[in-house]
Amino acid sequence: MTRHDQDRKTRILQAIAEGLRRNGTPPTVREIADLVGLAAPSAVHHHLEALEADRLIERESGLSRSIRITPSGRALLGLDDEVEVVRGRTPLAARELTVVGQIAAGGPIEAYEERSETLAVPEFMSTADSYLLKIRGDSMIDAQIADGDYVVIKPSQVAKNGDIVVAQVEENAVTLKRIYREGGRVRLQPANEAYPPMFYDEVRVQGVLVGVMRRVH
Amino acid sequence: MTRHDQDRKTRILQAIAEGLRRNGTPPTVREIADLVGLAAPSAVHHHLEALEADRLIERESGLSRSIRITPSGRALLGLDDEVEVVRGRTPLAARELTVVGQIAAGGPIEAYEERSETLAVPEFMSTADSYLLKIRGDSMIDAQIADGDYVVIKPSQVAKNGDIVVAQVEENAVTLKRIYREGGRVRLQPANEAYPPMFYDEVRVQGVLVGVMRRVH
DNA sequence: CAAGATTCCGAACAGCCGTTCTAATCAACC
DNA sequence: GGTTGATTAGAACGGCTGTTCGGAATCTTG
Repeated sequence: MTRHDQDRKTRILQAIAEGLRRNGTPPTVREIADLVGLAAPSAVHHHLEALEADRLIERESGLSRSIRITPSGRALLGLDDEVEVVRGRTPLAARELTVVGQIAAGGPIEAYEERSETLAVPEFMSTADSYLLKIRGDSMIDAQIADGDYVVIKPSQVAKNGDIVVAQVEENAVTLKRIYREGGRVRLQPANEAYPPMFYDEVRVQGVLVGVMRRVH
Repeated sequence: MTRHDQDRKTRILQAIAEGLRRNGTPPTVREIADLVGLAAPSAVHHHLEALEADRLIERESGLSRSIRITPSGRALLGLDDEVEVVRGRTPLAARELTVVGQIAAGGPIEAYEERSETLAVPEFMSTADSYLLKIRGDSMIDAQIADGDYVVIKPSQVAKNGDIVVAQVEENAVTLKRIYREGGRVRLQPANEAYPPMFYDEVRVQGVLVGVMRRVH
């Protein structure tokens, strides 16, 4: 891949973002050609295929104005800050995180899902590689984590005693509990008197809790 | 304007919003026809003209997928936040809110401070005029609101029974409690058995709780 | 029930859109 | 200077899209 191509591709990505911002709708192939100074829609089409292969955009084949910019593409353009520019304010200390699934606080029931929902999360309670889980059940209620809450998880294989962690206890079964090492085994402790602690010889810690968000209806 | 027409028009407006949310791009006339159960694009076209005359949508004549929902249209659908969040078109679905002070969940101790701290708050759990309060005390612990939590408050003078509200009970004294109207007076109910309810002849509701954010250390 | 308005269908048309194919142009390299 | 690969232009296609028009179906009104 040559240097020239790289620039053109970035320029096209910018043009898509610009068209989106201006018209509220993605531009057509020919509109992109106008924006970047290309005469043929086929040339744009060529670059669009490359952009899609790089997972910077997504398209529905044959459908007009179906280009979407992926989170990766948005990150590459660095327009996660665009809101501030438009509104002329200080940067928003937030980042877009993906809700990777629901997790059962009650028992090890559910694992990751295939979803693409994302939410903006304040920077002060997340890191760039954090992800979100939606809580099901009330086994962590005494830790002030309720059913329906979103929890911010920071990926980590290590945890301190007493940390609330996402622990994989079986194949495809993860749960959110406080973790304690006792003797040669591990205790996963719910924060609800109605639920007993669970003991395992070995658990795999996937991440630690760094934040909680709740929407009240 | 007949009743039938009104319903169909609202349904079409919903279909546009739904298409926007699902595909990130406005639907075509024929896609709308499918969504609302019409067989002819001309029928949809007729309603679109009416919607545009009502300033609920805007279009670029002849341009495909150029329908935009105006603020009026969004207000009519009651989805001021949702569409933009989910389709991910806006760079970050967050807004900067000001932490106006600490509020004592334990008792009516503290009022507003002069501070300028701001935090980014996810759009899905806030409105543009919301503000933040930092919780002190544990009187709302059974509502899963802990000491140190940030609560998102939507300014409002009205509240439903059982809502968690910011209530001004004296000059310069506000508190966060559940509110109940009983007979001719008002009960402010902590969510902690260690604290008794408080009764007032009159309280001024300043806002209702719409979100909770917690940073775990 | 009759008349009129509203709403919808079906068809058609012109233009737009994504896509494909071939050929021309360009840059880098041996 | 020739070869190779990437980039673009140009043309063409089939399908999609917005729009228009006439007429049928449905509802409203008196």
